[in-house]
Amino acid sequence: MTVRVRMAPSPTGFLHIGGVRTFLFNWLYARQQGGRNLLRIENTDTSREVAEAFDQIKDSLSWLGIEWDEEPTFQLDRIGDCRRVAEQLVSDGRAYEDEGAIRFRMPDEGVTAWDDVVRGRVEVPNETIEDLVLVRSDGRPTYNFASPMEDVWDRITHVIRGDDHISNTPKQINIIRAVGGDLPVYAHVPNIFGADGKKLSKRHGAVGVDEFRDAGYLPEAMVNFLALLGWAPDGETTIMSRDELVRRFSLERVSSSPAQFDYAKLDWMNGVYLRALSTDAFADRLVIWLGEHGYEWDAELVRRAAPLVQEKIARLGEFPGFAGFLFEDVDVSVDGDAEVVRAARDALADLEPFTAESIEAALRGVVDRLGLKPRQGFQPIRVAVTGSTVSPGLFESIELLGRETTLSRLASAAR
RNA sequence: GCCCCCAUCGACUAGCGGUCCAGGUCGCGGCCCUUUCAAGGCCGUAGCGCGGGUUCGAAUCCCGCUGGGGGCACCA
Repeated sequence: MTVRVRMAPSPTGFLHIGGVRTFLFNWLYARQQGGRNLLRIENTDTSREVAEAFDQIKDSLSWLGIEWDEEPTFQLDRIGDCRRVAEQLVSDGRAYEDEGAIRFRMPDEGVTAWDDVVRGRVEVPNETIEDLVLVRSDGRPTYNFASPMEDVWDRITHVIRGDDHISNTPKQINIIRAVGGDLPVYAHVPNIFGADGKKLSKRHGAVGVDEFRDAGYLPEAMVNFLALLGWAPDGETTIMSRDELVRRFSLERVSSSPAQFDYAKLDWMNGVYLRALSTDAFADRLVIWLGEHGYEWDAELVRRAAPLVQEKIARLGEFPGFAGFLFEDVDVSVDGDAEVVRAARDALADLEPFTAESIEAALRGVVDRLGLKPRQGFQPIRVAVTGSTVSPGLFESIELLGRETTLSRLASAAR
């Protein structure tokens, strides 16, 4: 039996990072087992929002490399099938009409139980399960009817979803049994919390996949980080390639307690991935990111600047703030430190060649002559040239900036 | 209110009765390197929620408490 799992977002908006983590687990499991991962949209109407959300969902998943293996399906398309099944259940005496709706007759005695891959055995007394509405009086099936039916029709073998569905599971199991379907294996993974221990939401920071993308996180870093939220292959390994994740993932090792989303650790991990890139690959990512975010900066200069910042930023989105002085004017003055800035200008005015190496020698000479410590001497120059006390390497920056711009900035800052 | 679930450093976790006076990673602190910021190196900080059992022995098993979470819809 080949493994078949599914990702079932509702098209209500952007893809939430917590939900994506669950989808990632589905994908990892499917890939590892040589199975298939389906995308099913749990919609109940055809509004334009649905179409837009659907596109957004696909974009986000694609960006992360979470693939789906068959044509996406829509719950809406199977409303008719659901209704037919409901009517059949009525004639079988398993369901009944109730004020225009169709209700499923839940068993009154005993327990409904399953062996949850992450929770262990879960048992629910049937007396606590109310008769469930299958089809509303307006003819639309409810989620708790449509979802298990689709699992049956799609021959889903493993339902990997958020643990907020645990209480739905006994209902769905009873429905599947009533229609004679095969029960899937259930794996309920815990939700992700924000730093305050509450369900991750907007006020904790970024939660939509798009927001992380816009901030300049790498998809491979996101995947690595997400995989480690509630799962670990052992106690040591933290950086893992996509292939290694696929190879080592196991549902049994998914933790049953919820994890907090740690933005600081994500930043660290993204930095690790950024630094691991070759300088060319890093430059490619920078150019693409800048292009996608409205920066019309000279790509060649971006590429030359890339090596200067690769070790210094944790997110691509930090590049403009960090190296923007190479592309845009700066306007600062260095009141108390005009002397060293003027001297620097003089030293660089006719310097040949105008390279980082010679620039360094020249500026060190200036600083020495004035009897300044490197730190004292270089900082005003840095501010004059880059407009900031924090920047990439001074000498390399000056080389990239070029003599003309450098001289004019030094002059105007010392004025 | 009623059900159900969860509980190891600030965070993510390893641990599945002795090899743990609890290990790794992030964070945090210190030192080194250093033109800033990073990166890197070294050192350090900090935890088994509480109380009872079981056992020769418990972070590991059981019970209670506390704390947190989720569910109880003609929402998904």
